[in-house]
Amino acid sequence: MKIGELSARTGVSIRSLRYYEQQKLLTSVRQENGYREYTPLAEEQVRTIQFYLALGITTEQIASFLNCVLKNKEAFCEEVLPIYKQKLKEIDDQIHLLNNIKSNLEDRIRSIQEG
Amino acid sequence: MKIGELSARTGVSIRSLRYYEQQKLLTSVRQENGYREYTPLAEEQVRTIQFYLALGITTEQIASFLNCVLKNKEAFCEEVLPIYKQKLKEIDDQIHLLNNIKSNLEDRIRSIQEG
DNA sequence: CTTGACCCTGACATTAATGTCAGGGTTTAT
DNA sequence: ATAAACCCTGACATTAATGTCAGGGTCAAG
Repeated sequence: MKIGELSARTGVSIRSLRYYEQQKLLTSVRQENGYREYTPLAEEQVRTIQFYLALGITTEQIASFLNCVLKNKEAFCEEVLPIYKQKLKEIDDQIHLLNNIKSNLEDRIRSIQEG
Repeated sequence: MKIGELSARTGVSIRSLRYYEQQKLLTSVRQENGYREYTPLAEEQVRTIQFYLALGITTEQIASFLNCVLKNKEAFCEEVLPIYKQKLKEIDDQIHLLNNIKSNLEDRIRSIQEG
């Protein structure tokens, strides 16, 4: 299929599909006219990429394990676990930071409304 | 005092102090040689700016109420409360989003470690 | 009078994925 | 054969505060 169809099937913009290819997350073969041609498997692959992006995993990290998880179950890809754990730590840190700010804001709102 | 001293006293970089001035958070008078001259009050003012920035308030929002809070108590500045509440909502949303991602990551880590 | 420590402005870089535009080919249907 | 709907590459923009550099004045101490 061509890029427009892949975009329509996945809901991912053409711009992003080209970007994923540049980041080596997605491959295509070129037709004689230069158009990208995708296999039907590309659709599932794009959904997988979107799934990891939604977890906050960067394209660079995804590239490091995508080939493996597309062939095996996630659990067989040793690259995945450390990345998940690192991401989890980043998110935990971020949540703590936001909770601190939240408490601070709530205090100030309360003190304004009382004063 | 000159900008280097204000920077040393507050721990805020010279670059940032100039930026605050450009964003109309901070004022200075120019000496004949073009150097910025700050009053002693600037030190407290810079600390106040840093405090709001640490709450995630943007310079543009700070500019909208800084003059008021420097003269009055925060509670007298009606501009402050809606900004606090808006920021609180943004932070709440962000925390929820991060908690969702966190649960998702934890699930996947667990399933890898079990599998 | 020279050196080092200040100060100035203006500009570019930073992050990461995506939007958007320009300029230009290709295909398909009429 | 022409118009509409595709496709291509390359480039700039987006956010917000800060870092950093270039090129150039100013001041103070020796």
